Amino acid sequence: MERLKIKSLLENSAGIQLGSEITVKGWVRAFRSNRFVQINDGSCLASLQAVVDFEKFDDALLKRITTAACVSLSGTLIASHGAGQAVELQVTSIELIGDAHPDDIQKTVMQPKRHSLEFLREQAHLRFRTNTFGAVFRIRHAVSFAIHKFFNDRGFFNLHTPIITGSDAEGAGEMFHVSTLDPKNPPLNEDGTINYKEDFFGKQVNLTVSGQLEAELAALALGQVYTFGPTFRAENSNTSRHLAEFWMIEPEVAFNDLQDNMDLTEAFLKYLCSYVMENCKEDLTFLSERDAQDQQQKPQQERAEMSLIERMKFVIENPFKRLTYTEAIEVLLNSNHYKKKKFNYPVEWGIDLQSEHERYLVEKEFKCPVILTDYPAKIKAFYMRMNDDGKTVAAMDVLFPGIGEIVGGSQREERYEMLHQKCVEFGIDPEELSWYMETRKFGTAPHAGFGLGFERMIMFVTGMTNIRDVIPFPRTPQNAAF
RNA sequence: UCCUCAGUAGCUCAGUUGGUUAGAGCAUCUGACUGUUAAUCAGAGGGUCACUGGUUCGAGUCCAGUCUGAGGAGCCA
Repeated sequence: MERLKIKSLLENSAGIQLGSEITVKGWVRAFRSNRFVQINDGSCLASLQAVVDFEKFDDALLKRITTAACVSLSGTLIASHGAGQAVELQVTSIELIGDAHPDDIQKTVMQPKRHSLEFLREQAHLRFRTNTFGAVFRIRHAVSFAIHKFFNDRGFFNLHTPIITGSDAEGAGEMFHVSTLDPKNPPLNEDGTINYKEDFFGKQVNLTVSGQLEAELAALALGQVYTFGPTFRAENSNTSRHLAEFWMIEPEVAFNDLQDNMDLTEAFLKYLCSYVMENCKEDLTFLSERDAQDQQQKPQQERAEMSLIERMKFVIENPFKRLTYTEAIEVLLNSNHYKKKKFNYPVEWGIDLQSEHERYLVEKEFKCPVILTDYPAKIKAFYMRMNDDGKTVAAMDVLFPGIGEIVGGSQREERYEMLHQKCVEFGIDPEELSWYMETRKFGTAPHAGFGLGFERMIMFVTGMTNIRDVIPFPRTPQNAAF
């Protein structure tokens, strides 16, 4: 008998008639009354109810139908006698594919009860079996697919930028070194430093912190490209928003200025939310209810005003608030919050905005996604385009409620002399970046791009509040288990 | 890396001013029941109270250090 996916049975998308003989394979979620097997195959959130006439099966076999066991069930698809589901499987044959012993189950997250996310994280290899993580990772896939679809539909080319990189001048954080040298006995130079000329690549190399510079080169030939790959930061960050290994999307578009860049970002983020709303209804509804229950546990002041689904609708339906850094500083200085001295950090033009300032703007002042632009040149990266005022650069940060910075981008400095000058000012050797600088000599063009933290986006569309719960195998300081 | 809080059964937690044998719910096991929906009912087993040291007649409880986790901060996506 052909195996059918539970999703297709419950949605009736395969056109299976009641009375048909079918087979399903999956994992047991619950076995109630020695009669009802709740079986889930991961194709969707919901499980199929399979009804076993226990008098017709061997007791020893029924004993092995335990939570988490893997079974193949064959029988007749019938209209359900019970109230909780439309159809159920009247079982005529049971094959036990993989046992799960109760003694072992007891120690894992698969025991049939609620668990804390912290406990589930300790068994990241098993948490896929839970409703919450099943929903999160199905949605993660959907967003990943939607990203490729969005760009493909607009004529972008997906670019695979290197994971091992020789450039150490990007200034995007601490890097992981990659080497095949013996750490106990490396070849040394005369001055005692390590001689990387004998290393695999003949020079010191690292894991990439960004594919942007490489993407710029491609954009100045292919027109519009995007990267979607792993990114590594060796920062000792212990927060719910940082990973040492994460995935980033970096579009780069020739002839775009900062306004175009903002328009693209806003359309992109709205598209991703819409895609999840339309294609992940069941999982999203489950997570929204889960989020609502979590909110009720919190003190009233800390509760989100909107549900997960409402928050996504809000992002889709409302324009993002756009203002310059300079305007944002004025808003902060004029706020009652500032006048009552509730900020812990000072507010003045030239400072880098603190989390508390960003949160105030997004969550208190505007209550919607905010795009801040035109930051002081000193606090942003060397490659961002200098504005005519000589003080600010064409940078933009997109801030989301509850998440903080979800996108960082800019119009790039396309003028060779200006870029060279910025390199010097930032203490970067232009020679090191000659491969990057050269594009500005051969038909340079205005261009712009941004980076979206994939996991931060997944946090927003799933309502999960710790980034370690939206990536299958999180890598954080002191943790690379699994 | 810094600040705050926490660590008691497989899990989530309670445990009074330091005082006899450390409790509950869920989970597991045994039995009963059988159209259940986190099934229900009865019973049972299950503990190095994170670790190390200290104070005390006596420490889950007080003190110090260490480890682990969470929340916040910095860095950023």
